[in-house]
Amino acid sequence: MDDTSGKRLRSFQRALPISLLRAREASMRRFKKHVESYDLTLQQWRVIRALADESPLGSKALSDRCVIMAPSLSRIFRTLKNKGLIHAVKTDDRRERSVALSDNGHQIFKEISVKSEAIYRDIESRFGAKNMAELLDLLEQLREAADSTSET
Amino acid sequence: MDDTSGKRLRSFQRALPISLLRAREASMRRFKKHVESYDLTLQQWRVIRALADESPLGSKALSDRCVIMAPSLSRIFRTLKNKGLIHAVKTDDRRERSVALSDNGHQIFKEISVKSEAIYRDIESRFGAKNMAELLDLLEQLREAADSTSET
DNA sequence: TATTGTTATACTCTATAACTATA
DNA sequence: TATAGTTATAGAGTATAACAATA
Repeated sequence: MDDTSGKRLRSFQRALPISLLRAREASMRRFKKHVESYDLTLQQWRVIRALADESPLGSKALSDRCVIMAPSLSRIFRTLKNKGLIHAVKTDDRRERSVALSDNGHQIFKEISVKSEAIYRDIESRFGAKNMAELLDLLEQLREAADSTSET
Repeated sequence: MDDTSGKRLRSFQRALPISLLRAREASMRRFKKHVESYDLTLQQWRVIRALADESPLGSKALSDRCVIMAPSLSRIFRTLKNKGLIHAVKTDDRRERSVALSDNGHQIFKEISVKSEAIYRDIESRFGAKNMAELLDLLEQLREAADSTSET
């Protein structure tokens, strides 16, 4: 990008929300293509990742972790069940309708993860491992700071 | 957030795309409510901000800066024109249909900016000014790193 | 021929409200 | 009464392709 317009441009480009959006957009581009080549949306993939990390999980936990609204999750559950990637799991609280990864779900998670990790490491190698660790720390702190203000 | 599940949880929560998404979601919450109270969507607001920074701009420049697809921009132009916030501007290249902020557009930009800046400073005061500057730098570097890989 | 932008289309996501079932 | 989740619905965004006008 050229920077001929100088300061005026900078004030917009350095705004926090747009910076987060553009960084995300740039870093997601390759992940997105990769995941979509498996006929999964990014949101579906986030749900699969979260479940690979911890299963079973209910709608509410997944909604928080994946930043997906409950109605969207209902649809995603239906889709992933139809694909045989997740299945219902009974829990003590019978209001909850928790789900867990199926064997097929675990398999596709592993399959997609291979290239996904490679893409990540490629970005990290250009960005710098130290920078990456620092960025992830700052993002977590930012989230806490922003959450604490919105509670008032 | 509790961290009882430890390492397994961490691997998902520390993933770059989800970290960017959650940080953005948390830091945007209050901006969003504020902007929407003026009957503007966040995308419309991004266009207004970009035009307040530099006018006139064509569809392509705005698409890059605001991370909005061209067809969405066409619709946003129509909406903002109907609201009297932007107007068409003729340029040398007659393919371009550049737009600029109207007087009303400048006024609403200033009006919204007051509280928007206050929200920003509130978040910054909790997050730390040094952290904020560091984060913005890292986000820019990340974007460059990710862009350079996707060009291959 | 390539580029800028609009329109058409199909799909997905957001966000709210109304509802069911369970606690 | 409160909570977990589904369904319905309206609006907005994503993404691609087809198109018009201009370079």
